[in-house]
Amino acid sequence: MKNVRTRFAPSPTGFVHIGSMHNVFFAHALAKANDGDFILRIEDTDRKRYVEGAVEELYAMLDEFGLTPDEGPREGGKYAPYIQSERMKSGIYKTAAEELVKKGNAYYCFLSSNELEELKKKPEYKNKAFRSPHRNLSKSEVEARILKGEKYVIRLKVPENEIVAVDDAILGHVEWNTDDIDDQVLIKSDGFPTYHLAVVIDDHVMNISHITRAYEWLPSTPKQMLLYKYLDYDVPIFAHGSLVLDPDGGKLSKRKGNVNTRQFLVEGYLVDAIKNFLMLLGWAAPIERIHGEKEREIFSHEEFINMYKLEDRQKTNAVFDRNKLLWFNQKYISTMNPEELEIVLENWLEKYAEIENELKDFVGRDNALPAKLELVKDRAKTLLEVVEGIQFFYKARKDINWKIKQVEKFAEKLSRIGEDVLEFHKSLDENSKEWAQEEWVEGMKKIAEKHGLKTGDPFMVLRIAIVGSPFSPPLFEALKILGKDEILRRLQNANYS
RNA sequence: GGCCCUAUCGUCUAACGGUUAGGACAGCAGAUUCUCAAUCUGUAAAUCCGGGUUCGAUUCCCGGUAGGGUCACCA
Repeated sequence: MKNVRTRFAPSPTGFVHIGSMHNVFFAHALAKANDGDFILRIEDTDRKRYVEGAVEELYAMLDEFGLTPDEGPREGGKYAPYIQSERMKSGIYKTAAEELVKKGNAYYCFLSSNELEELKKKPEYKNKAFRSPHRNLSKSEVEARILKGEKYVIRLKVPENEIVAVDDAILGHVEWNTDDIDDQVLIKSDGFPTYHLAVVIDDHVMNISHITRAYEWLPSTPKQMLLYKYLDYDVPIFAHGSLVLDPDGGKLSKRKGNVNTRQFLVEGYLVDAIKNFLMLLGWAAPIERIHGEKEREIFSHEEFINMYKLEDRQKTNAVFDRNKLLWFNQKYISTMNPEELEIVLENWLEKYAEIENELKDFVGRDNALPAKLELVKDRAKTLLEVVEGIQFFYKARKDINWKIKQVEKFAEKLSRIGEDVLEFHKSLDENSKEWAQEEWVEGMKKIAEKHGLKTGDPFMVLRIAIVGSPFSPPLFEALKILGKDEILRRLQNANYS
């Protein structure tokens, strides 16, 4: 079998859409599952859309997700350059287009964009494949116009009433009638090739074996099939993967929530969790299933690569369910041991976290972090929640709000309960690490009885005084870590009003 | 609107002609608990509709419907 070579060919628009990430992830897996190569090629033939730093961002995300290319603008390779605007300098696209003109499969079109617009408004152009009036200009007229310096594009000369087909590795056999296909522009008036021409030539030259892309590209496939035929290239294997849809319908888009891969990292999602979530969108692990038995859904990147086959891809588009992503994230956080989580967390603080610098420093410099992480790792859904869960260790809240429903039933007794709680903690051993939970619970229960409260009530007063919130990790463990001095300080400073 | 793709619980999916249509997320209920969670247990929930083919269709074929993609000198 031919070497498997897949590629990711994005245009440098500045950020990596999570939908692209979904696609790249599969493209990379296909190569790696077959001992092949994964190539990055930048499609920047539209100069208007180029964004500074876009390639760096692409690499940042690819590296973070373990999808580092084997060949690309950074790593080089035998088919360099890997940036289309640089490839263009050799004139390969223009030469190929002119060749097509010579063979009668393409033609010069001198329509200005205004003329084109006017033309397309006419009823006879409505719902019909575009055919330029210049399609059959005589050779001498073409030469004369070019000589006069008229601007032109080169268009594909789509034949009449022929069937073009692709045997897609995921979708199967799909065919079109050429009467429905536009005379696509191949070379723009600025001399740059369009995507359709460039992608066919580059994929051919770079020996790409599988064109894996999202399903939105399917309609452009017949134009490219025609090019393969006229350019006399072997057709690679096409595989159009399902799309990731927004819960509200339509493609995932910025308007309806975050789609920037980096932003997911900023929000505290783990790379492994995101990958696990993405791999299960449009693909299911081909594992043996026993009727009624729970199935495994947690897979490592490596397992995924080892199991991945194109034939297991789903044809149906999948909806991006943020809840399930959150579930994966929580699962990954809770499965790590505190030491592993510490490493992940510190990396996050350094590279992605957008939180107060002070808090970042506190957590980053804390060498007793694992014990604290142990308390919150089973309850946090994101790294951000991890930090939020432990931030009270570092800083007492000054503006505690006591007018909340958790304590309103005994609001008038608050300060007296607070005093008792303070006295009780004063009586405990100096070394908080020596405290015994039963003894501590007993003491707190006595305070409840004394004031005619429910057992949980004094705990709540203590919790709010210490944490500043009615929600906290397990209190007793937290207190042991915080230490007696700090506990007493916070209880003394609690302003019960 | 033209062309094309798709169709199993709300969502992600399993089933590759024969299952009480399975699992997971979300939901709901219960257990547990010093809070919020987490956890555990249970529960409800689907083969889009209509025709064929077949002893038998979620599965194959046709039609409808619905959803999606795409119709640039953008990729």
